[in-house]
Amino acid sequence: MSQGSRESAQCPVDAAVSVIAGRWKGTILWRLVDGQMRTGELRRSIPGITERMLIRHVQELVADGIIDRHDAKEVPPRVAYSISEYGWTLVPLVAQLCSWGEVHLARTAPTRST
Amino acid sequence: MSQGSRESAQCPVDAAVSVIAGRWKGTILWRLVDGQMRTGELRRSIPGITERMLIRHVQELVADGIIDRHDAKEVPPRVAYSISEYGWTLVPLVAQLCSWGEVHLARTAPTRST
DNA sequence: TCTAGTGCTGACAATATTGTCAGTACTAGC
DNA sequence: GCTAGTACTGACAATATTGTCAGCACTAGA
Repeated sequence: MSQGSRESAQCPVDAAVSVIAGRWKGTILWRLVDGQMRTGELRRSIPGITERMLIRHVQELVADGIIDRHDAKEVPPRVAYSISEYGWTLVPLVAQLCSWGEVHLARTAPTRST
Repeated sequence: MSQGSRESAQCPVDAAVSVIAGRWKGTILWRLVDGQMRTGELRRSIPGITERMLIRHVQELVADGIIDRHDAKEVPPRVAYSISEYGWTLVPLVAQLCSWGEVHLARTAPTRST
């Protein structure tokens, strides 16, 4: 087996985590929960992300079947992404991770200011 | 902000994911759900992991407050790890990730042989 | 013609994570 | 003394992930 790959998951937990473990994947998914978005729209809605990174991550999410790519096949290009039917089975989990993450952030961040 | 750090989470999802996003963290956590385990015991129960990697990951999990370290302060050393009270708030989520991961693996793995 | 916009790719550098190997302090057994 | 075992650290190499930059094909507008 390849050594540094996330493919060789010991238990299914790792398989699930690897799907959402990219630097911006959680954020991208979270944006798309509100509905379909075009590439540039998505990019502008996520401060700090570059177009390159966005595209790399959406492509991985598409490859994993989590989101769908809608290409109008027009010129200039007009592409939108949305959470797939399969992806929606993951969204409740992401939502729970979000709640837990909020608690965790509050726990980690000490007495920040005030 | 530091560029390559997972600390600068855009949304709490990333904060939660980063806690369990290590190569073996999901597996380690999953082992500990059954109860407290000693270091070597844990290592032997996870095929493929090296002692170095195990220790790095348990230390991170301890730092995140997910697991507790019990040191008998004996010689030779006698250390055990267990899921902390706070860690148990994460376990239900990990369990769900596990279920989803099973489905995902079944979906990904095509008609594997036979 | 020049510029700006669309979504995307390739090449590469910077950084992060992981794997590998040796070594630590101490005891037990031979 | 030598070996094996405990849990762990430091240094480094291999690999993976991210970030940065240039460029593609094409059209609209000035």
